[in-house]
Amino acid sequence: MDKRTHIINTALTAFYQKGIHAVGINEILKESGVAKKTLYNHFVSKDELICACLEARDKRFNHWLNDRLKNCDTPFEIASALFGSLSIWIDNKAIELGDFNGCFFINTAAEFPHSDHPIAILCSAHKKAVLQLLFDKLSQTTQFKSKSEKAKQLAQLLMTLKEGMICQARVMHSSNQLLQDPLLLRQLVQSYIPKPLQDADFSVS
Amino acid sequence: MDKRTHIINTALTAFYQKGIHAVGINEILKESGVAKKTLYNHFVSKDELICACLEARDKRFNHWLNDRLKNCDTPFEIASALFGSLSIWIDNKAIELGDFNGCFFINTAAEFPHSDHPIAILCSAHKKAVLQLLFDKLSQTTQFKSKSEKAKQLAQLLMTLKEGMICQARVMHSSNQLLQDPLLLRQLVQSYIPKPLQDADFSVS
DNA sequence: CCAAAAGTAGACCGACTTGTCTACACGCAA
DNA sequence: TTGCGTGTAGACAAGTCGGTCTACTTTTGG
Repeated sequence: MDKRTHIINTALTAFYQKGIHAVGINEILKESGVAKKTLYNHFVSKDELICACLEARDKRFNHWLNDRLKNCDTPFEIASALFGSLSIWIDNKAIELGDFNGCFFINTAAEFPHSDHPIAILCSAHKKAVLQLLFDKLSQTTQFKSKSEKAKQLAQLLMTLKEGMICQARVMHSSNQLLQDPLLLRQLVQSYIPKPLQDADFSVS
Repeated sequence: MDKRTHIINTALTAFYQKGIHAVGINEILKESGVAKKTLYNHFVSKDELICACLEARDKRFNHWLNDRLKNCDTPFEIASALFGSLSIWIDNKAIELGDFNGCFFINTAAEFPHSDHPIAILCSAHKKAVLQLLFDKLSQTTQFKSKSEKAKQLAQLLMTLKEGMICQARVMHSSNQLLQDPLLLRQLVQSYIPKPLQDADFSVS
């Protein structure tokens, strides 16, 4: 494997599991079996390595989520697939994402409070990308075609619930099973869908 | 002021604004104008100081939230007051809580991934206390009297939304204005209230 | 085939970390 | 007065941090 990629993968795993400040360069070197000079040949500093890890994680997570939502055609299906996927991740059944330890971007942002720091900017960008993904998915449904305002609002709500679910699972070690309840989910989604289309959504899903 | 309290207040502000690992003992000493021996006379280690800060923050936050919810008599009022209060906090208008920098407990938990670490346990305990506070409040309403199962579920949902709202505000620098919308909020709350009581809730709030 | 590039191993630097310890000052109570 | 508790000021220990550098080896491409 590419040395650079190997270093990123090793560093990402360590950073995600233990936190950025808790993992030193030397630990990454030992774990990856790479010389210090090699690392600093690929990355000018630890910060740059962190940024590369964030980009790699962003790519991996978005790909995973996009894949999980690819067969969803209604808002309800999207919401259901979203929370189902999160639950799978939390239960350590999403091997692509590694052992669950909360959201890497929320965790990392907590360690870099300055909002104009490159690392904080990448964390923010990831969240915006996920929100955009949800919005795009919802916009493609027949229920939300040319109702982008409503799609935007539901995407925002799903996003907030997603973040909350991940944080709760990380801190309290208990996920919100409620969001797996089809009845509640249907009611949540329903409130955003224009009246004439609600039945259509019901019959399909 | 009590030396010990003074140290805790100084440390708490620094830890909350910059993150735990980013703040050294010496910085706290300089800021508080206290000698190193004095600090180590009150706290055996940095970890113990961190724990004292978490306890102080837990007390302060719970008191603040409890105060903000004290005049709420219906589930809708509780939800409305909750998200309104969070919005005030995020907009830096809750002086008791200091400059908003996300949830101190989520941030801190991100820096201490081992779930059996005393610090992580305190973070988890805080979240459980807040959830309990919401549950108690909801249980006291006429709509949820002796419907503790439903109250539990709504408390759980509100908690998830709260965590999500705080995380989004922290990472994306944009709060979810949606949760301030009375219409949406009413629909959210409504789905948990047993049918015969819904109108009662509506007429009161 | 040979030079350039990219790798390894690890000593080393200065700055920083938590935590200990000495030396000294002040206030209070017996 | 004496002695104790609590405070200050800061040197110091022992270790870690990110990052640089030397010396040497391996890989690779023209």
